[in-house]
Amino acid sequence: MKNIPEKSKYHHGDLRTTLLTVAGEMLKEGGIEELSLRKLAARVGVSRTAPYHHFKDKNALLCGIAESGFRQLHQMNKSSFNADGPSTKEKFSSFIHEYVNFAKANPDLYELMFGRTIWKQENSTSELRDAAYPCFQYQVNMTREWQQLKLLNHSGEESALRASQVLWGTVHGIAKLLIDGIYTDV
Amino acid sequence: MKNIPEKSKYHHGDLRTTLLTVAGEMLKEGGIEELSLRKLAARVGVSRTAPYHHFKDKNALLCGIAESGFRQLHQMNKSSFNADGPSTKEKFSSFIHEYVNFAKANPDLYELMFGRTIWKQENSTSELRDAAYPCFQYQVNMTREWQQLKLLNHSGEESALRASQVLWGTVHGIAKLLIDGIYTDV
DNA sequence: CGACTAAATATGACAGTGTCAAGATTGATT
DNA sequence: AATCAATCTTGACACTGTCATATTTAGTCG
Repeated sequence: MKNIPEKSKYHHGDLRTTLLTVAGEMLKEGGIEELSLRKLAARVGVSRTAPYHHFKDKNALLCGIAESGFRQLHQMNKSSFNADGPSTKEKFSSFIHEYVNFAKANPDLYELMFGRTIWKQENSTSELRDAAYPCFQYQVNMTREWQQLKLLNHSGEESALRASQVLWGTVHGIAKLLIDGIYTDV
Repeated sequence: MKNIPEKSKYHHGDLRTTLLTVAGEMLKEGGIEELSLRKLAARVGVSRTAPYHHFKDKNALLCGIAESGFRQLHQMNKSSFNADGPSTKEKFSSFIHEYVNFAKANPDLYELMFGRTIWKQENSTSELRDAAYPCFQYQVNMTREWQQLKLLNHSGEESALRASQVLWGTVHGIAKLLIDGIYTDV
């Protein structure tokens, strides 16, 4: 019966996931610059340094958030691609729409997931990579199928990886331009 | 004879441009998180709050840096598009290469120029917009020509703006994936 | 030339941040 | 029951952006 967390206990019990959840909320509310470890700790009701026993860094926390984002995106792609009803063409179209909608619905999360902060240098956690790379790979696999079904302009010598890079680049670029509010004003 | 700036003067004389230049250098060296107003001021040899008489904010400084980035990019596009030697097709190809190379050569500047930091909400300065929008518009114009010359898949009812968005999205997306080091490892 | 004003710079201060070191509390294991 | 490691807290430090206030200088006008 550990479901009901009794209040006022020294050991929080499930601090790590709570931190991730609340941090995700704060990210959604005020963007990444509104997300500080101290505010997060205060909001969770714990001292400023308590998070350091669950995340080495602020960077590690950010990686954790992005990690769950990638799992979410991966899951979305899988269930969309494996749906029974719609045709392959419809599924291709819905992949694009769902992807852009995901970015539009969680702009700061998306920015975090694909931004420089986390990926540059040696910042990325191995756990993050373990969540992200399969997600990337899955998109390559989907692209391969779409290629084989002649749904994409397949000039023959293009590898699935290459085509996926271009396809993903397009969707990613459009999503980002949308998110950053550059599209609307031009 | 104001070319030789004499040392040890209270008034720097050209602090604003110096700040922009040095900030650009720091951005190139250590990325955006290494760029603080205090370090910048120290490096220029001026007090911490001196920059505040030339830039309202740190945000305004960042906008200023991005501003010159856009002018640079715009200039690059113009001279490439108006070149006399190469064919239109070659110029189209070189536009893409130059764009991606620009991003690869100045990753942090590129991130700043197109990132959320500057564009979201009301963060963007009007001067930034005055530098950026013509740059965007020029890409739309280039795309229009490429469309008319049947260089792009022109299905007829697509507007130049629309095509430009997709084209730019692709290039932007690929550039960003490259910059963030996601391409290489997949 | 001298006085005055406005621009440019400096100093001090404050709240906020990430993070480390050292101590306090608890749950689990033996 | 005793011990130990995990977990949490408090204190401290350097660093950040930014404001209020004082100081210095450049330019202007008489």
